[in-house]
Amino acid sequence: MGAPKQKWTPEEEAALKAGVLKHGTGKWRTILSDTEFSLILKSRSNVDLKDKWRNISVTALWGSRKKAKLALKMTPPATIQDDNNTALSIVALANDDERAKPTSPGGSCASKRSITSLDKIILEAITNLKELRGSDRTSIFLYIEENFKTPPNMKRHVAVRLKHLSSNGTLVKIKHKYRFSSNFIPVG
Amino acid sequence: MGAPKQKWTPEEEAALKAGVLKHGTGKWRTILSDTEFSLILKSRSNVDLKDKWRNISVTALWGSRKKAKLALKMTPPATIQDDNNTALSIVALANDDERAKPTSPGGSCASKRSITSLDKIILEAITNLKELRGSDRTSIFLYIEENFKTPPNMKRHVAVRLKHLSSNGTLVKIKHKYRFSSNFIPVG
DNA sequence: CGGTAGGGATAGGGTTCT
DNA sequence: TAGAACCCTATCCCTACC
Repeated sequence: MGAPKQKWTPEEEAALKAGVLKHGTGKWRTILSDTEFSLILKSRSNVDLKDKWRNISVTALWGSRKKAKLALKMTPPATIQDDNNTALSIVALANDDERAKPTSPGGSCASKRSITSLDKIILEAITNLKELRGSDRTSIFLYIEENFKTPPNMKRHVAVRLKHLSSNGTLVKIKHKYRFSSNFIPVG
Repeated sequence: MGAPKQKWTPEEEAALKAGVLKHGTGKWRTILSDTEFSLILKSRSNVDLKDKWRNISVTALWGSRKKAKLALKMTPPATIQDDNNTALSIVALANDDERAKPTSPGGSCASKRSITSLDKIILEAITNLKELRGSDRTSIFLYIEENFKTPPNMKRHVAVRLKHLSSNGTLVKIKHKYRFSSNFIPVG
């Protein structure tokens, strides 16, 4: 009677990903209004976009929302305070794109939102690199470059964010005995 | 980084309620500045207060803003003209308070506001009782007594307001063939 | 400019369907 | 029975209007 569960097509999914790349996460209404995507996504609401993005994100990182919750519970007290899953997978998005590519490969909308996004990506990188003593700047950058479509001077951005994240206590910086570079470890 | 969603604690909610009781609705900045509440509400803005109060109010009456809107739409033309949600929940407010009670339990700010509140509650009662031909005074009063913490002589107040509401055309009074009591039906 | 009212968007928990 | 799609609503954001 209601809606028979409208499954997302690959085209729609690609449009959503491109939209997030262009406008950032959390700008669902904006993405929907963008003429570049509005046609493809015309049967979706802003809330649909949000929900789908959550599914994509969480799936990419943990396999499912349920597992994600469990994972979060298992993470001791001190953790990153901000929104848990959304942004980071901006990223995972480049992985599987040899199909629909709704134009504008490198979006240019990068204000504050993208910055906190980058923070999340960095956190993800460190997590996924799974190096017991944390990862250094170069490894982190290479991971990001490999998994995301990166804008021009991403390396510098990463450096800046790393400095910021360690000064505000989100990451701790560890100096090594036998190397010049420091490693970064999420607090908690 | 922005708090993902700062949920209201029972203490904060109690402070807000007490603040409204003391200063009235719409005096958000005043409430925030009152040293009696400023500490508890220090992480809230005047706008936050306004939003939370709206939420409390509407929830008490209709369950949610969405339902409130629907209910309003379904009520044909003639309706109550004044402020839609604000005041009334001064009432519902007594429901769950055996915890934090930030002093001044009985504020003395009652005049016109409380009166229109009661009118709304009456309307709600009739609506929720869902009796096809309207409800009589006794049913209405029992409904209110069951769903709100009622002051001493509420029964008389209800009677007075019913008379008023039917004389000003908000309700119509229907005399029944086989009963003495009349029923009241919202106009529209 | 500072404040409030109101519309509307988002975040996240919950629910239903497959 | 897990996971995708969808629902519910507290919270947050934006704009118009003093």
